[in-house]
Amino acid sequence: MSDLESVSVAISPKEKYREYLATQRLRMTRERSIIVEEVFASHEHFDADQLIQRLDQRSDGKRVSRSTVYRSIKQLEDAGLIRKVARQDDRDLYEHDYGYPQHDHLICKKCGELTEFHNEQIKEILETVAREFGFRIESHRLEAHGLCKNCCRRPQDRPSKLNLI
Amino acid sequence: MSDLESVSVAISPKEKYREYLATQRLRMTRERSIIVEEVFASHEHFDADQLIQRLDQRSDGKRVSRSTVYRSIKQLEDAGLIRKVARQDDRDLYEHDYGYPQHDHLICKKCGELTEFHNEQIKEILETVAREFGFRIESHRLEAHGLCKNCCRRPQDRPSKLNLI
DNA sequence: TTTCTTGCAAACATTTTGCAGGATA
DNA sequence: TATCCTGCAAAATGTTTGCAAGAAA
Repeated sequence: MSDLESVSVAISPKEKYREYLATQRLRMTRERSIIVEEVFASHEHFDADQLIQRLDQRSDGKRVSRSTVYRSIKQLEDAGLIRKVARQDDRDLYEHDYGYPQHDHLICKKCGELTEFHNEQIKEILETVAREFGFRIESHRLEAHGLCKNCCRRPQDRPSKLNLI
Repeated sequence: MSDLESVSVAISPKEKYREYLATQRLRMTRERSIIVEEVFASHEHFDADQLIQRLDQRSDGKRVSRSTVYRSIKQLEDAGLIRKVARQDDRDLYEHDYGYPQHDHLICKKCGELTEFHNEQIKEILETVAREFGFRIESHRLEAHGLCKNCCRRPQDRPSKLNLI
């Protein structure tokens, strides 16, 4: 089960989902239950297709159709349980939002590795900036793109025309 | 004040494009010329479709096909002339990169307004974080989502089902 | 003349939707 | 029972690509 370290979670993701559904007069079905469990069974980032595959590989025969997965992902997003991290290979990538502390990402353009980090100052700076524009921030997304530690170490990748600034 | 940061543009976007094409042994064609001119004719953010429409509306009959626009957008990106800002309505949004200082965006979730801002500290913080992970940053993208000044002023938008957790 | 480009239409990939039968409160 | 939900297949959408004709070097 997922480790509830940094943020104290009052109720499980599934319960939170159920609450959301209730506010919308929607139902907690077998399929939605399977999906929310599968989504929170691992803390990896995922896209729709990966989730569908994970569900297909289940040995318990609890399959869910592609359409339903897409429909549920949207609901989980609306419910604040997951959120889009980035786009990768033309797909939306999601991660857990509920029960997980705010963080941002370093994204390696070569190997695609996602490194999470957290920095309080960024939020503070954003608040200051937003105040100036009368903007009310609800969330933010920060991605730094470049080369991860591993991919930095390959001299043959960089052609000779280095940017000597 | 050292002006090396605030981008002094030596050559025009079109010349810069030509340079890039040369390094790739590609040609500056009539179509590419039209596109780069149109892209830099206004400083608005744009997506592929908007650019195509702008080109279609030209009275001088300088039409360019959809495929060529897509192909050129990719090249302009590779050439460092434009870059993706965000996704909006399932489309990639682009903005000028060449000759324009680094900045980030406040994005209104209601009206879609994009507000640009610049803050030096963010870059510094990112550098510090990256150092810690041995990551080499080449660029970053920061979007704050929420409500712009105008859209903040409408109390009737928020339904009563507030998150009371 | 050789290679690169274009426009077109068809192909693609992801995501959405209409609908009929099935499930839930 | 009155909705709501699902799976399917078809549709929609944004983007890419193969190809034959045309243009640039």
